[in-house]
Amino acid sequence: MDIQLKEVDRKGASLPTVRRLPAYLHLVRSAWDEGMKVISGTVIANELGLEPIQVRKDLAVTGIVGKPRVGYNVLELIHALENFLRWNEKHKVVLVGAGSLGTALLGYPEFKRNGMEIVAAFDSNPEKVGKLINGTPVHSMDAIEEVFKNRDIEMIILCLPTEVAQQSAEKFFDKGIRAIWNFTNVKLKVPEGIKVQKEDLSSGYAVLSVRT
Amino acid sequence: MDIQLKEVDRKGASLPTVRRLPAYLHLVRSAWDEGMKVISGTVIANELGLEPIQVRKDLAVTGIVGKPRVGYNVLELIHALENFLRWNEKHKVVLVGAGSLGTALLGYPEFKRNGMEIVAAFDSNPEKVGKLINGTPVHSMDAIEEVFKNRDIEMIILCLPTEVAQQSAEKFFDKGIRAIWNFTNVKLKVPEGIKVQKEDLSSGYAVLSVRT
DNA sequence: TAGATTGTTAATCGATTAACAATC
DNA sequence: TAGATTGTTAATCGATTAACAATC
Repeated sequence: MDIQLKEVDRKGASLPTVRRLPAYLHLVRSAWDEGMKVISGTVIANELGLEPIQVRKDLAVTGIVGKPRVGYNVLELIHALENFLRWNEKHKVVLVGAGSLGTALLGYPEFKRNGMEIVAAFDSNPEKVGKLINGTPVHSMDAIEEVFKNRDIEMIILCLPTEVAQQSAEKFFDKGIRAIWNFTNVKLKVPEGIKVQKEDLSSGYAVLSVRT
Repeated sequence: MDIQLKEVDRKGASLPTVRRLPAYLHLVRSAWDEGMKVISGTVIANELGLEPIQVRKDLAVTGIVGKPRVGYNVLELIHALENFLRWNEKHKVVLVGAGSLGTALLGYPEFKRNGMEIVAAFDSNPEKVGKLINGTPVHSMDAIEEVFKNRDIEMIILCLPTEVAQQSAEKFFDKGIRAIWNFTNVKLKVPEGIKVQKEDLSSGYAVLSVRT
């Protein structure tokens, strides 16, 4: 297949746009599974409850080029989205804190589909150390050095109690990670060069509480 | 204590503002626990990595009135935030799908602190029915009528596999719920009067993938 | 008092939406 | 061909940031 792509400017895409891309990818993969070869921005918009113009603008950042009157080639669009998100490559990741939320993330199938490879989990609970959770080996925090050796682990997912979040995160600062996905309530202090994405589960609840 | 509040316009607050409020509340509660009686917007901004002017604008929606030179009364601010978010009242909620993510949410302590009372969970797995998960009783889907009887349950939290999400959600449409917190990948079709908040765990990962 | 902080009004910035020519 | 859809350029909308008087 001959994929026609424009140059891709990842920094140029707005944050709201980037956050919508996974939904497009999910939808377009389903369309492919259902045998669709082309899909228009209008159809995507209807399915996701968005405006067609917003869909076109969003998809444009990936470099995809559609055909007037027809829409986008589904397979091309999947590749364009995966490429833009870098989800066509494997990304090694480690999970810190295998409590109930951590365990849930270990078992979340969507991540693996999107290039995320959780190679290990760390937990302070000796009962969990040495076992597998959802197929991922659990290590003690003493094993950080060993686990990171000769592996390019890009990111840690932090699912710890508030009190130990900062001090535990610090143990990974000099291990070559470039990103922390922070599910704790703590605003982490990190060295330059490490990007933190904080998730706040309560914010969605806040929206429902105020807007219902 | 004499709380001075302006009128509160919940619809007038922007969505980004509403989403930041839980972080303020969390921080200000910690400040209270540490014995602080007043806190300035500048301090809050520093702690959360925001601009002071944004903090002041955000907090203003709750009706809180600060003192120039001093800041906000911590206890007043907690009450103002809780009141605005309606988190000073109990909200009965039901969880649908007690898989790993559902289980994690059942055990998430922040929700209870914020007025959420998960009165029951539903699951199709007979092994789970009749048991407690994190203190919450698990019912079969046949028990919906019985569980909702004479109880004002405002919201369902949906943590189901994609394939059964829509059909399962529909069983709750005529039970008086006003909101659905949707953790599935499905864009739900719901009747008017039910507000849906969709969470996409992959969107945070997308931001990290693109902006790192 | 001097100076830090609030809250309001105005300016800027950025994202969404509209308009429309190009095109298959 | 006629008409639906793309992609670009412009207009609008809304959120963030700046400026500053009021004030404790």
